[in-house]
Amino acid sequence: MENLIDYLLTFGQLNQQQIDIVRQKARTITLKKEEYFSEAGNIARQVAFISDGILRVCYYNNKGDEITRYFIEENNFVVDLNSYNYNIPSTEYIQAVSDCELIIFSREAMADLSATIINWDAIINKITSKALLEKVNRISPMLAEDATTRYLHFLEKLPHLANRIPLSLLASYLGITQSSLSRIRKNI
Amino acid sequence: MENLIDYLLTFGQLNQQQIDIVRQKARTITLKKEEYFSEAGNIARQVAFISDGILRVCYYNNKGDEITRYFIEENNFVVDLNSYNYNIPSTEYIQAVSDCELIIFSREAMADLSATIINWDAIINKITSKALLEKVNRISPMLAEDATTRYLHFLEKLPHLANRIPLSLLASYLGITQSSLSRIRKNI
DNA sequence: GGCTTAATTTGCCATTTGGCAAAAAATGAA
DNA sequence: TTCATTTTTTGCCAAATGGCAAATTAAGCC
Repeated sequence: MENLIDYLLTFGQLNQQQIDIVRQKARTITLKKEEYFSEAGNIARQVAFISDGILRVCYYNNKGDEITRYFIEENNFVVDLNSYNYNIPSTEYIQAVSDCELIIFSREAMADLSATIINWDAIINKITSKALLEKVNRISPMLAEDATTRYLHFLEKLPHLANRIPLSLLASYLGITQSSLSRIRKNI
Repeated sequence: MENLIDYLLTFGQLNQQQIDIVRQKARTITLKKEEYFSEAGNIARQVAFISDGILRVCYYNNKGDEITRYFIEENNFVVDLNSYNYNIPSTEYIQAVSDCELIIFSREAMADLSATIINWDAIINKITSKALLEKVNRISPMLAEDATTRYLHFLEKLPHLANRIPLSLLASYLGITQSSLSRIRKNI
């Protein structure tokens, strides 16, 4: 919980009373590895802060392959924004890659916080656009890179992730097959 | 200008007085094809609404290749958000793909609008997160697709763009070489 | 229209990546 | 420890894409 507060404070000010309100509205849950935080077909109605563990966002393409869009690690918010923002059924899954501990805010909790904490929307908006920008900035260059470069850049940018996620998921995140990734590793 | 107002109104309410303020703060410019709206090294200090034309965001990789990150067409906002939000020098270029007409808001104008229009921040935040989400949603699946699929999906999602941008730019957007794209076209 | 320049297509071959299945290694449970 | 299961590596070959340069086509200009 302290990590969450610290995180929020880097995006804007909150006094002690406001921090207490945030604490009140939060609910903590745990996910076992491979459990889902949200699933395709449902409408997302909660936001989570990851206090421990790694999640991944994934979906299935028309060939039935499971494709990992990205990983989200501790000390970040996770939410199916397409679904949450626009109240539409989700098309993707958010799954625990490792055992996770999450701090949950329901849509109602978020609305209450927005109504009672003057700064709340501003903070959340900063967090949202920062997170989205990071995703764009991370994914976008990968298109122009070959598989080896993608992997090396991944290692560079998220070194702590590499040895915490199975090769198969990493491969699908990098947009290559798992055997290709295995070969790439060997050649390094 | 009417397009801009209409666009804004789809994200929130503005009364006539507020609309007039927006009009006052706006400044219209034109860009000739291949002119830059913003350049690497500079700090972005303005936001633009494209009333006509197409822009692209691009950068140069370490091999000197010019890489198109994405295209932005009329009736969308364009801004170098990495630079504008965090006041850091940009690493990319925003260039007119065709002759363009832009409605410009300086950082100061945006601040004034934020201070005088109660709804302004909410509207801008909705626009921002929608635009960023669209980028993520558009780029992210491409990683898992082969070149032909990428091209077909591009045609599907942005059919009006295909014949307005040169093949070389489109190829770099798709992350393939221009000759590959040419061959792909032939095979369809 | 004719000319110059830029954009696109094509051929040829090298390199990269995929697909599939078997082997090897790692993991976990009894 | 042993066995079963999962994950990763490897071999083999096919398919996709890249690199480069020449040929063709299109576009722009006088």
